[in-house]
Amino acid sequence: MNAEKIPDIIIGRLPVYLRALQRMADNGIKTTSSQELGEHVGISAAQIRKDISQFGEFGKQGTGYSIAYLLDKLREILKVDRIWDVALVGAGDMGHALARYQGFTNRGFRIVAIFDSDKTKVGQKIDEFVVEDAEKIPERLKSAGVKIAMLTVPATSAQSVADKLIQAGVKAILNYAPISLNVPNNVKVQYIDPSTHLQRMTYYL
Amino acid sequence: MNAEKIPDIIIGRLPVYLRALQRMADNGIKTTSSQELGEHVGISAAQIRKDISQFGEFGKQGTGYSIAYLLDKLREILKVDRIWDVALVGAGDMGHALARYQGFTNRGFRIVAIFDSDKTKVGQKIDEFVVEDAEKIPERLKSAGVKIAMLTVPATSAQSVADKLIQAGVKAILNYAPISLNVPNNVKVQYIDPSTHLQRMTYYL
DNA sequence: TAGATTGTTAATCGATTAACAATC
DNA sequence: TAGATTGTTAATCGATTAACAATC
Repeated sequence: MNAEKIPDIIIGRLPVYLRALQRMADNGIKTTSSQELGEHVGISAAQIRKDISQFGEFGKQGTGYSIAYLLDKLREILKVDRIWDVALVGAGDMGHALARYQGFTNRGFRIVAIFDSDKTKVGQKIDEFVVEDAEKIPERLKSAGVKIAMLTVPATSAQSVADKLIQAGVKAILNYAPISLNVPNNVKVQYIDPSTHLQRMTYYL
Repeated sequence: MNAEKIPDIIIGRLPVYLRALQRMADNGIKTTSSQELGEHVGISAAQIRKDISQFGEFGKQGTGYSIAYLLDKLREILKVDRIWDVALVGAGDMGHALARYQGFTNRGFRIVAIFDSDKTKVGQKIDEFVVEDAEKIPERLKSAGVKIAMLTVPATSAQSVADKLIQAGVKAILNYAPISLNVPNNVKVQYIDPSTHLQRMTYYL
């Protein structure tokens, strides 16, 4: 195990490896190599070996990596060997889609509360959830110790909602609002903005 | 103007600048500096100047950048000074949310068709759209010259649908399915997978 | 003119690749 | 043993930062 600081760019690739390995495991494959994994995820074998070796010696010369073992290790490293409670703020179309999304299960997350500031939405049911008043964010999240939130509110209110989440102890925000958030550097943000992602490809067309 | 190859990493930042500048323009601001823009997007002033200067001299010493002018230039560079037709494949919850998403307008995109392979969904209406049979992808997209698609199908069918899209002439795919796609290198893919994005943050918690 | 800010160069820093000894 | 593949080192490549002359 290595105590040095691991670059963000490596941490960013681990979930991709994890996803590919999970898929191989689901297909009954027991073992893989950096070569094979690299072909699946579109990354060089050398880089995969280098990335993984930051955290220990998880492979065997001659045979590669045990998928089950590497999965365990990656989950441990990424701290998704547990289930994180996630708050969702914004009960619009995107919020609904996330509330119903099946893809959080088995990947370390579960939504525990949905908030909206629109009083006409408060009390509405989304599957088994009841939309709560956004004003209750501080009390609800602090007491529950929720550290992760997903933000699906309009751009105009995203910053103020983010501020409130951070005040409530949230340290990781998955932001669907099309705006850059200003946060202290002990808070992580990931951005999902379909238009921005599309605009990253049109240059090449 | 510079004819050298521009690194992907720079192209990836331009939509973020574009989004921030658009926001400033909406707020009636006429001029900005690399310093100010950098504070908005969390990137150093030096890097912003370097990125922008790859494409020309768009600023003025002493006063910075005209926001309207820089917006024009960035839209031109990214080729979003036009409206791209986009196909959506997968009429589940996420597909519905994207179909109704207002954030494509004014950012260079419009959805022109929605497909699903589930025959019970074919013919259903989503707002003004009618879900079409996925088998019609080749004929519909080729004749319309659609180059961009968004993929919101299950992981199990994502690769085969991607193959079909590519055969139909699609060159850019925004993939919401939680799987790495194998595509020829003249086809671009961007990935949106909420669990993967969340897993990029838990390491730091 | 004085102050501000660009565009660009050179220096630094960091990431990727290639190569191979070690070893399963 | 022979073949395969890791983990790691050194070399290469690329990106970021600092600094400043140019100039609005």
